[in-house]
Amino acid sequence: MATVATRTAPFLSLPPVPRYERLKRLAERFPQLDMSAIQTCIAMLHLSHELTGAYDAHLARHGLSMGRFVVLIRLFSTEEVEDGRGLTPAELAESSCVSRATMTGLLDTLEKDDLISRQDHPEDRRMYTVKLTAKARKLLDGMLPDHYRRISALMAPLSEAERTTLQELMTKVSSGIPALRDP
Amino acid sequence: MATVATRTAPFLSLPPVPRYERLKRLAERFPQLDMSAIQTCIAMLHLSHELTGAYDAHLARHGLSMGRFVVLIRLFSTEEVEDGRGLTPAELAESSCVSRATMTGLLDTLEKDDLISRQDHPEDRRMYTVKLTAKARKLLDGMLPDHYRRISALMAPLSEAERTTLQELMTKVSSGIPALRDP
DNA sequence: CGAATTTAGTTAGGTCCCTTATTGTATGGC
DNA sequence: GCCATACAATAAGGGACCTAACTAAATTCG
Repeated sequence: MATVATRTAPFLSLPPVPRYERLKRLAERFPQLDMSAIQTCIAMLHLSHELTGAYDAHLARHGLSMGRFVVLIRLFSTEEVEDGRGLTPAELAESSCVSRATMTGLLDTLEKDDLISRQDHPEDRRMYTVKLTAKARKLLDGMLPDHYRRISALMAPLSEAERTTLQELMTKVSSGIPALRDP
Repeated sequence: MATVATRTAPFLSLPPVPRYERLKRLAERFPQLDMSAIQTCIAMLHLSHELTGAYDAHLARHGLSMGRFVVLIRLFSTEEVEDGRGLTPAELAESSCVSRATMTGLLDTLEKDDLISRQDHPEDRRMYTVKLTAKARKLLDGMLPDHYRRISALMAPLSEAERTTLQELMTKVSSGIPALRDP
């Protein structure tokens, strides 16, 4: 019962035991294990991995990473609404969900690639203002139609109602995250 | 209409324009933009970021990262079902969704921490077999009850029916990923 | 057999992001 | 006015993961 069978065949060339079987065995040993919770959690982590991988691969074809793209699109959509408005590194870090130190690095390479410029802040010499360059506007103008088509295609399998449901369910999961994280 | 108002107040201390407003403006300019698709996609990326962050923070308290934990749990659940069965680096890489090169690095540090051992493969001298050490079994035995409670708590806001729905919706999103990734 | 191909694991080098100091500037109480 | 405090950005160092190039062993096939 503990082993599958006496093995005469090559040691490691047996077909792997399916994940479901292994999980069930663990559930017998650990009564705290909630099988549907684990399965849903693994599915989320898996999708998250696939999604960010696909996103990165797509952006890489334009010389961008997720972090770089978020910075550019944030600046782009801000100047679209408030003409001439730039943002500080701290504002960009917050809206990009990265640390300020990481934002410094992102801005360094974006500036090196002539996609953003740093300009003195008129009122506080600790800060500066970040603005898009003409090159960056051109890059975004060129790539965004295709980009938006791709996001639309990604979500095409879901109806409007399903998108709403998905967002609601994700909000519920989000509310459980502190229970996973906190000491 | 292009600017919000004539600005006399400090340049950057205005409240930021909400994301929804900025998105609407972009949608006017780019007809390909599907607002509900973007919003759902951003929500997924955001949840993914929160979830992996929380997971990492939790595992870090046991000296583990996501990659290290997945390797250990895979070995643990395999030897639970097939006593004495080890896995090759290639099998571990595949089931952990990392490259073989990354697996080499993970195994190096796990071995240094005396959590796994590398043993000669009986039949193929290119490979070796990875096994848990007693120390690793003790670590997992100690941490898994709490770990499973945390996953259970994470998913507690969702009923069984909601978990099933969430998995179905995620499967649909997953089917759209090639459309995002492919050239 | 023995050369060519395939496969397993590793090494080298790079990207992205993190945390933890450090430096320079602003601010508020004495 | 001046000092302690707070805050913005940066530098230094580290972890996780990737791809591409390499080494060694096994397999295929003329």
